Parts: sequence; C-alpha cells; structure tokens
Amino acid sequence: MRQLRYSFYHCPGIEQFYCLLAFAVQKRKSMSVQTFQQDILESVASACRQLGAEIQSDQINLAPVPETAFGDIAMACFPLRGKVNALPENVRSNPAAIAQELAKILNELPFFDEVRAQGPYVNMSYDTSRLSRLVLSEILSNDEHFGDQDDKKSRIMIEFSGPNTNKPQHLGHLRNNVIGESMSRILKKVGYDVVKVNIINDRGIHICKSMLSYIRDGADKTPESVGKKGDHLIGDYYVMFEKDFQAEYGAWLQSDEGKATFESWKSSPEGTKAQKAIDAYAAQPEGKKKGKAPADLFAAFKSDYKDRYFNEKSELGRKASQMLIQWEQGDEKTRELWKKLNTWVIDGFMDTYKTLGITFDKLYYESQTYKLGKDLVAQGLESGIFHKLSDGAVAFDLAQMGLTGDKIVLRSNGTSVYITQDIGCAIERYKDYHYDRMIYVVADEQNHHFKVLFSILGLLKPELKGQFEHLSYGMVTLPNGRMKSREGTVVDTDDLIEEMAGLVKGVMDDKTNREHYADADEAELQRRSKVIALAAIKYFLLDVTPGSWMEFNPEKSLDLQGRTGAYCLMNYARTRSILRKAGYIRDKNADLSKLNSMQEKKLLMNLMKFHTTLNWAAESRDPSKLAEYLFNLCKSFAFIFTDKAGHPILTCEDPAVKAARLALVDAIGVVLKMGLNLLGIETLEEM
RNA sequence: GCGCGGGUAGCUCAGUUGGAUAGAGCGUUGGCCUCCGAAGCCAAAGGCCGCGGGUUCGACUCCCGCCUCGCGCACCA
Repeated sequence: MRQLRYSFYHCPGIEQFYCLLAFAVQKRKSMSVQTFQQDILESVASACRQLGAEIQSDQINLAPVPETAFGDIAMACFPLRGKVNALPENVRSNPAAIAQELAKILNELPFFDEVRAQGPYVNMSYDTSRLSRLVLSEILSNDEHFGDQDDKKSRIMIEFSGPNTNKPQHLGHLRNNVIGESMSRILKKVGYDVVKVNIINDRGIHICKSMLSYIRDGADKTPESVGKKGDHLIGDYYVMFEKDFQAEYGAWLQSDEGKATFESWKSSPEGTKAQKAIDAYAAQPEGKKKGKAPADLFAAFKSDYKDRYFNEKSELGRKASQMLIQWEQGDEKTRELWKKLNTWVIDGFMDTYKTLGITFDKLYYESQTYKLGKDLVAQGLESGIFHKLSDGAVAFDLAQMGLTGDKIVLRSNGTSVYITQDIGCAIERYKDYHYDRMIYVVADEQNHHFKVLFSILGLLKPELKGQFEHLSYGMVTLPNGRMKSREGTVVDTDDLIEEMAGLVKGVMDDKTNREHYADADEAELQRRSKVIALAAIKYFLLDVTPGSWMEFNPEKSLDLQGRTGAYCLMNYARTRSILRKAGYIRDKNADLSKLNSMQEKKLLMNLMKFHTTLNWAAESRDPSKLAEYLFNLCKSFAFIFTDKAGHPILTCEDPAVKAARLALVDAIGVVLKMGLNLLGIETLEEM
C-alpha cells in the first residue's frame, strides 16, 4: 500500500479533492510506475475540474519540458481557455492566469516537489526520492518481467519472412525478419497471445528454374559435396538459369525472327507508347530532364518483350513451364527432385533463422496451401461476391471497395493466382488458431494487394472483417539505388553477418593489444564478435520506422560508433562491469532517496518512460520507438558514467549514495537487457 | 491517367491526439585516457521543415493547390 501525505490544512476547500484522490489510489492493489503515471493524470484532471473545467484524465496531455525551462513535465493551458468556469470571468480565457491557479492546486500534491506556472504552461517537477523509490524498487523486484502486461487475452497471429525457395535471403528479407521477430516479442510483452507463422514459397516457376539448371549441371552436387549452404547452392543454379536465359534471349533478339518481331512491335501499342516516352524525354532541355525513359527503342523492346518471349518462344521457358506442370500433376521424378532441393534450401534458411535467433510457431508451405482458396472462390461466386468472365476466369469487381476494374481470383484454366492462395491460407490459419487479429509483415510494394485481399476476406467472412492488418515496410536501398541481382549488388544475409563479425573481430584484435581481453580466449572472442555483429545489423535495421525506405551504406552502416547496436551492448556491459567490480548484491534496503542529482533524475524519468514507450511501439507496430528509447537511455547513462567528478560510483565515499547508485546501475542494466531482447538482440556481460 | 507513400542540417534518419528555442547519429571544428571500459565523454558550427495559400491564440504536424521522387494499378509472386 502506498503512503500518501495528506495536507488538508494547506488549502481550504480542497479536502474533497484529496479524498477523491486517496480513494482512487486505494482502489489499486499496489503502486507501480503505470498507476503512478495514471494517478498523476487523474490528479491533474481533477485539479482542472476544481477550476470548473469538464475534463477527464485521458484528455490531459503532459509533455516534456524544454531544457531551459523549469521542471520535468508540463501542461499547456490553452485548451482550458473558456472552460474554467470556477474562475472569475475576466481570467477565464487567459492561459497564464489559468496556469497560475492550476499550479497553486498541484503544488499540494505529493508527486511533485514543486509546480510552477511559467507563462501559459504549468511545469511540474517530480519529487526525485519518491521517483527513485518507485521506479527502482519496481524494476529490481520484477527484473526482466518489468513492464510485463498480462491483462489482455486476444490472440494475434503475425506472418513474416515468407521466403522463396530458389535463392538465399538478402537484406530485404533480413529487414522483414528482424521487424517480424521484434514486433512479435513486443506484442507478447504487452500481453498479447502471439502466434508467429511463416509462409515458405516452395512452389512455382522460380524453383523449377533452379531445378532445371541443377539437372543441366549434372544433378550430382550436394551442399556437402561443394561445402555450401543449401540455399546458396540452389541460388547459384537460379542465377545460372537466368544467365542461360539471357544468353538465349540475346541470341534470339539478333536472329531474323527477333528482328522481325521488333519491327512489328514498334507499331504495337507498347511500341508506340515507348517511342512517345523516349521522345518526350528527349524533348526536355538538357540538364533539366525529369523522370526517366528507356535508352532507346530496342532497349524498351528488350525489356517489354522478355516475359512474352519466356512464355511463348523460349526453349528454357518451355522446359520450366513443363516442369511446373509435371510438378502439379504429381510426376514422381519431378516431385522427388523438388523435395530434395527444397529440403536443402529450407535447411539453409533454418540455419540463418537460428543464427538470427528467429523462431516460428508454425511453418506454412505454399505447396500445401496453394489450392485452398479455390473452394472459397466457389462459395464467393455463389454468393455473388465474385463473377465469372466470358473465358471462364473468376473475378472480383473492385467497385465493391470503391475502386475500378476487375481482380482475377481464379484463372480461366481453373488454377489459383497469388491472391487465391492468400484467401485460402488466411482461412486455414483461422481454423488452426482462431486468431483475433492477423498481421502480415510484407514489403510496401504489396500495399495494394493486401487492400484487395482484406476487402475480399471481409466480404467472404464477415465475422473476420477488420481483423487483418498489413505491417508494411519500405525497401532497403543501396547508395546507388535498389539492389539488382543482374548487377550483382544484392547483399546476402549470411555474407553480411559473416563480414560484420569479421569487422568486429578486427576491432577486438586491435584492442587486445591494450590487454583488454586478457581473460578471454579466442573462441570466446569469436562468440562475442558474432553477437556484436548481429546486434549492429539488427539495430541498424530496426532503428528506422518500418514504413520508411532506408539506405544501407555498406561502409557507413557497418560502423560501430554512434547510435548503434554495439553502443547499446557496450553500455550494458559497462553496467555489468561496475556491478561485478563492486561485488554488488541486489539490496532491497538500499536508501534509494539518495539519488537526487539532475542527471540521476533524468535517468529515473527515462526508466519510468519504458512502459509508455513499449505500448507506443506495440500499438504503432514500430520497434524503432523502442530502439530510440534504448539509445537515449544508454546516452544518459554514458554521460553519468563518465562524469566522474559529479557521479563517482565505485569510488563514491558515501556508502549510502554508492549503494543507491549501484541500484540505479542495476536497474538500467535490467531495462537495457530486456529492451534489447525485445529487439531480438542478445546482450553480453563483457564486451 | 488513377491510387498510395516520401521531400526536415552536408549525408542517413527521428519528430506520440497541433503547443515553449525542430532533434539524433555520421561528417566537420575544438577539448578530454597517471581517474568506475576511449567501440567512449563534453562542446561548437550547421535548418525559408519542397513551394504557395488556408484553418488556429499557435502548424514540420490539419485542409486545398502546385513542384518533385518513388511504388502500385497482371489470368507474376
């Protein structure tokens, strides 16, 4: 039970206010950071009501105070203008006067050591010793469970990763993976029942391409025989196929047939459109050109005609399509090969997931779900959600969601398209898990796809309407633009981790000269450099809002200085180092009120903000909020840590102050470790 | 053409329902290792928040128009 300092005699007429406050506080089982903050809002709202304003606590907005002003949190009084009916009429619309009156009331509250009106703002300064007892004792008694919320029961399913099994995962997948994993952990932390699922796209023309090249190459290699991860091996075959196809296509373009096709294409709608674009671009004055156009008409033809060539004329294309048909018909040899190669690839993926610390509750395979949507399409056709086109294809009229045109949901030959599978898969998953909410972590190129999908699902299953959500994230670009496999600029996940770890190891080897690592052997240093490398990469990807595109500069982004995962790990290691050297044992009787400097208060307020930040990150589906928070926490700790004159810890002469500071360091460590884990980042006791 | 998302410091990015002097990292400049971890700390310089209107006591934030970059609008996934 929390102690309240009643001071009825300070201000006549305020008794009722305090009785209400005391009642509100007594209703709670125990004092916590969250209830503390809620109590403050409640009290401020109550104070406003004292002045005659009809206002509830959820309408109170307390903001941090600028550096130069007094106090810790502030309320702007503009919104109260004209609402404070208990004040004399001549000051009701004067925010500064209202601030004065509010400050008088709030000054009597136990939360603050002082409340001051500054212009139209009421600035409140926390009572530091109260703050420190409250925050530190809660963190230290709950340890990594600090901030846990288990009052929500709803189940959220989150799908992320979704790799294709024809090549290894690259930087784009990596962003998806770390956002998905971190988001899952954050949602779980705030009390949701989270189910993590993956969809492995193990079927389709892409894997057939790899299979074809594998056969052409002799079909005798295995990951073991070449000493390569399975996903990389199969990725090589995919590249080989694309190369072979480009060669075939290039030769055809130069052939008589190719030239003739180009000639007739010129007068086709595509050809004239391309010519127009080229002309328009050329007509712009030099140096002031905007937009872009193909280099020349032939280049436009080459890119425009590629798919058509593949589908209609290519020998390789014909073989790949044939293989896909054989696969769908269940041809034994094809299935056997497919199974073998896919197993290698998926084993490779699992290695990568393991390295990344990513797990799934269930893996869905496209090969098992791709037919599921057909029945639902049939149902939708019957109920009039879909309609049949003249050639037999089934379509969804986008007018039903305020757009124009048709979206095909079943081909004229009766086979599924991408969206058919998603429809089927969503319902299958609902049968499996009965989720209350379904989040898809997928790149923003597919925003439109998901809008249509959710709209269809809502019509098909009205009881699920509104439960679907697309956590859309932006592309990872390179300094010279997007990653292009043709130009070999794709950044491979496994390679990146390896490279980064090597870089970290280099830094360590430098430091070894300074005898910093005297007690650690080579294997331990290898382990640490891997942990640090992963932290650096993950933090880098999570520090940007998912919705934004982000640039990955291979040189600069592998930096270990500044706002990085390495920096956060180092600060955690420092907290551990201090506690080790102090021979610290967590002590519930430490006099926490000994913390009273500005910097210590700043740290305490930062720690107190953890819940708010966590909820914000969870509800806005944005781990970067947490990443930013952790960096700021590190920064204020780093300042106090090196501010030796002001805040000695180990060398502190007053044992009571020392004990309190050690408790603070302990608490910072707890929040850092747990917070970084929520980002999927493992911490190190020593770095 | 229609739809969606960006344009904030030299660069990469933040900016919780509109609130006090718009922030961080890198880079630049200048200080800090006989002193709890220098992968560090402190400080400084650096901004017509794309442009123009509007709403408001108050706009990076909301509304309208324009410029600009990108993505999407497949019987591809």
